[in-house]
Amino acid sequence: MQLDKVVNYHKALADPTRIKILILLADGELNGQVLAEKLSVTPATITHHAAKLREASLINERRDKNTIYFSLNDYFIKSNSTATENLIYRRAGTQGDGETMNDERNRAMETVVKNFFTSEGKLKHLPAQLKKKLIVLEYLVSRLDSGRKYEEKEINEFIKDFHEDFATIRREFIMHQFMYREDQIYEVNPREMWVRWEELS
Amino acid sequence: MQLDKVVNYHKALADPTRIKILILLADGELNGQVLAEKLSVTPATITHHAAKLREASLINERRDKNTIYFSLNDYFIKSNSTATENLIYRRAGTQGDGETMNDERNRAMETVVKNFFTSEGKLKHLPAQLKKKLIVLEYLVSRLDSGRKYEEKEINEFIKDFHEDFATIRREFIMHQFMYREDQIYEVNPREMWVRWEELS
DNA sequence: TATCTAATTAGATACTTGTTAAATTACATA
DNA sequence: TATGTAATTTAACAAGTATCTAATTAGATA
Repeated sequence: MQLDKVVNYHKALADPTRIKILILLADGELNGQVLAEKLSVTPATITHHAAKLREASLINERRDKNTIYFSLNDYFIKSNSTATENLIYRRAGTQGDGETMNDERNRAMETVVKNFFTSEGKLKHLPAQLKKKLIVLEYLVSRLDSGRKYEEKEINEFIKDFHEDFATIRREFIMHQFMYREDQIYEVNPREMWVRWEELS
Repeated sequence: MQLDKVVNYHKALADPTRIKILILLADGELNGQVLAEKLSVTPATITHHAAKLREASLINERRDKNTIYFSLNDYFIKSNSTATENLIYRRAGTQGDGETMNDERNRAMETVVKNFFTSEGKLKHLPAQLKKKLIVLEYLVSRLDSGRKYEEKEINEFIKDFHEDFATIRREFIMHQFMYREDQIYEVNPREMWVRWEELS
């Protein structure tokens, strides 16, 4: 049944060690022992996780003499969760494997920024169109440190540099998952949680 | 750290009861007792799962008197895993909440089919361009029963009705996750596992 | 064949998690 | 205030799973 496959797919990705394996494999194929060493676990543990990743069609295996090399199943990863895909691929080198996408992003970003920001870098107003609004929000939030925690006051000050209506924009940050709030403390969400305009319509 | 959030997101979706909750909520908001009744679990179980879904920002809650109504957090779902999103939304009524997307799909599908199939319904050749190839493959595989198991011979016969090179096309079915093979038995994958052309570039 | 290496299996342990029954809390209303 | 309803919390249990050690298998090579 269909439900099981979806659940199993998410189960496969619901473990930190397995995600780390995928991240490592994004740089190229590796064998079990090397993976074990890099992750500070035993080879038996790698075998265990490899089985789960294989069942979910997330990796391939290639045997050369005694050694089995694991690699990502690109086809599958690409067809699923952009979230995870981004986490995995973003770290892999700086060479442009996603050039076309990034070109499109950059062009759209430039255009929107040119139209909605003044030459002094102030935001004229939030675009009404959702796609453009998301671009503006992404542009703004990219200027925050992704590691640290902010107090609400700090976020307000940051936004006020661009526009006076900090309350609305702060709310949009949360609503579109650019930021995360807990006990009045704000934090930038990982990029793969951002609502991205490319995915709308 | 970023890794935890991704893992937690997948953990939230790695349970059949929680997926069923999301599927039910796709039809509209529901309160805890109704969910419990529909899923044959106790209210306590719903509370437990609701907490996990809330932590992953997958649902919202609204209180009206004593009753708490749960609903999908559309923003978040849309920004993540098309896989899960499709599973959840496909069942929700037949009213067109995703009309624009479907229109685009249908138009692209029609165009490609018109160009690559003869008037007798034979496939001229597999498109070289990936996007178009995926459309052709999707068109073909849609004509298979999604529930049943096929022997390799049956798949070959099915494909031969469209094109003589069944081996290549059968391999493409597997490679792009339209089908799944185990012990020479073939099965159509759930749609959310298909590599979909909309997601490329 | 004997030996070496990489991977897997089997069994054990500790931790996590899905579920329930029972008690408790939060609201609303008669 | 007393009663009723919906949700939550708590404690317990069963099932699942991540990890390890030790033993075993598969394959290559001297």
